[in-house]
Amino acid sequence: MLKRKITLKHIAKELEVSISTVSKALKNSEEISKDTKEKVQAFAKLYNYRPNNIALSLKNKRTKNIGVIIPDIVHHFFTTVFRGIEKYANAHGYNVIACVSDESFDKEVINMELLANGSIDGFIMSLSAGTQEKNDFNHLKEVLEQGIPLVLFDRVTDEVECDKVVLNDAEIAYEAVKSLIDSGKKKVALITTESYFNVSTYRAEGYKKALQDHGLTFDPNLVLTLPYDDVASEPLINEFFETKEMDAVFCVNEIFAVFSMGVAQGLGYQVPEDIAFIGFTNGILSRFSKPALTTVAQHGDRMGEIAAKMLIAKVENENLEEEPTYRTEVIAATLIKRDSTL
Amino acid sequence: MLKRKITLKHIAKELEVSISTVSKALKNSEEISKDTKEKVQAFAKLYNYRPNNIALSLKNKRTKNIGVIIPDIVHHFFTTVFRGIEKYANAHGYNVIACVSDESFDKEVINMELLANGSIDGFIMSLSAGTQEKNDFNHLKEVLEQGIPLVLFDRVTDEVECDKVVLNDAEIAYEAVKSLIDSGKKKVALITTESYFNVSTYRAEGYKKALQDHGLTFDPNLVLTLPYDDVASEPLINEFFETKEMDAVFCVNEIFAVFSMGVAQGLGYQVPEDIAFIGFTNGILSRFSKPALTTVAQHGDRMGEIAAKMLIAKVENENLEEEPTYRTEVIAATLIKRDSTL
DNA sequence: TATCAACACGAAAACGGTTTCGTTGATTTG
DNA sequence: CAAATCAACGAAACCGTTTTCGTGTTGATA
Repeated sequence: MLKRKITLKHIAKELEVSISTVSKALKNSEEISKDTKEKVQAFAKLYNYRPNNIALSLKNKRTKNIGVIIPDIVHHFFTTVFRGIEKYANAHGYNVIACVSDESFDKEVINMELLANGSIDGFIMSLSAGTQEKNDFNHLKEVLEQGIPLVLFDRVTDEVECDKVVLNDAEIAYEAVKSLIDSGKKKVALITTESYFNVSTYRAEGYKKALQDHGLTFDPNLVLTLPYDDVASEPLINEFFETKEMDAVFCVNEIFAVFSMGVAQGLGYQVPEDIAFIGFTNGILSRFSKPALTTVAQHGDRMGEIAAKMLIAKVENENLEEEPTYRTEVIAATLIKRDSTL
Repeated sequence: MLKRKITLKHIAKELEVSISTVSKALKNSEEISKDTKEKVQAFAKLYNYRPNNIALSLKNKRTKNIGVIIPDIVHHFFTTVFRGIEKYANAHGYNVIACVSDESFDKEVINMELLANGSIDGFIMSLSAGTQEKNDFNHLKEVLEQGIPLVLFDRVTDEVECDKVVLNDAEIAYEAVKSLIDSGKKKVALITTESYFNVSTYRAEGYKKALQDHGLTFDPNLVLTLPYDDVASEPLINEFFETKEMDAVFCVNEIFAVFSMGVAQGLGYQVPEDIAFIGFTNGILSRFSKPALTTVAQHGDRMGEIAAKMLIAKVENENLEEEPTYRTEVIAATLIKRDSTL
């Protein structure tokens, strides 16, 4: 009962014409007589003929697939970026092959090498923690040397020359901290992650600069550094709030923010009156926390769309082999004011 | 400076042997002399030769890709399932092409048809809201008729015969509501979504049965039906809590639970003493809400892994064209007890 | 009537592999 | 010494398309 996929060959045999004639007839070529074209097209429609994508890919040396490698998929920001990529890609006839590096250098390398052997026309990726820690980007460089376009987003590196999409991390952090200071806060703390995440570094820079520009001195004691996105570090956070004095906290992600807000509340602090909080990433956690969290919207959808747009532009211009020029697009984040700040 | 990918043809020309010889030499065929094999293998390693995936796919009629179509990607449950699929698939040499149907019937159909033309070896999917509402499954049936394996998960339908992975929705809902009753609650409300989501229907059934089995009568007034995952329905929820009397609420997702918990708290109710809450989906929202939400863990990772396992098994046994037999695997959910219940 | 377009179609190469089936030249066998 | 065997390799088909380049038939032209 299996209706196996029909091919040009089947149509040709059935209609007693050649494969070339069928192919041309389906493309409405002028070469073919009206009669034959109608016959072939009718037959093709009847049997629901669709050309085989793999054969087309081989012939055209274009797969219409783009590879996306992200560190984590159960993560609000990355999923929004992914959604943006998928949306734009799909609208332009591309499919998305998704790989999760799981923050591991090795997985990132393996996935890239696998996909680089013809499966995709280009890559969009965000560096894994392992890769940033190791500072080894040879897999990226090799891919580029083979002429495969690559777009990095969010977690990027200066070590490789390619298109990039990043957030204005330092600026938005500056703005966020400034808004805390403007509201009267004097002792603004920072909760951040290990420094090999360059985005955290940029956010910390914005934080420091905002303090200095507004007559406050940077106090290393008011900086708490935690393992990435991990809340097993509860005791550290507890200790931080018990031993330090502060009236505002800027966090590099929403989990840190919401969790530490809870800790502070547990210690009897009023939010935002005693301590105000600002997070990063505008996910459901921020929207539904008590109080609702003031946070930085990263506009992942837009980031994804732009990354996809840049990549597809490169892919489709690959034939005109001019020396490629690379751009870095900066997405402007937005501070979403809610109830965890004054 | 472009190091274009090297092919068998290049190696053959360079070494002045035939393409067949190169191919065999790389596979360590006994047919080829030791000398030639060493020469070829050394050359291939030097130039980092990797066979072209597309060519292999065309030849083998196997792409080693599996297509995953989910309604939404910015969604905790679906991302965990996706992670499970990706993990298992990757470990078994498969890549995952991800498509988001965006809850739309049309997009689901388009994506399926696109991928069904040779791009993938099989599908894993969860039905979009549109498809469930329309009750049209011809795209699934056609794919099956073409001999492409399909595994449905979570949002499934009886209308199509294929492998399925589902949660024991009714049972776990029964258990959840029972636990509320056991703790002394007498008026348990239900907050659910439009009924064309069969999972919501099953959960509602478990809810009703638990009430009846424990001497409580089902009161339709204590059921609030909301649009899917949408919290624009805030006034409805407010009205619900203002006008009805209850001492516990069972919700079909975590957003409804956390949001309505906030509404109840705003009205002066103590959680869980005055009103207890149980949600569905064990996402970050549940973990970080105040109080932390008692909820149903759906074990998406496991669901994804099992779905991938079933699919790959079918794909790899496709050759032995016996009449396929279909299974429905039931994943046992777990009730995670936290602080929103007594 | 010989010439020449125009027309409608087919053969074959190409994309990059795998694999079956020769085809050599050298060695072993009777 | 002729015949059979064997080791080592190449030719060609195949997967499903697209596309270039013939080629045979017609009708018009000189």
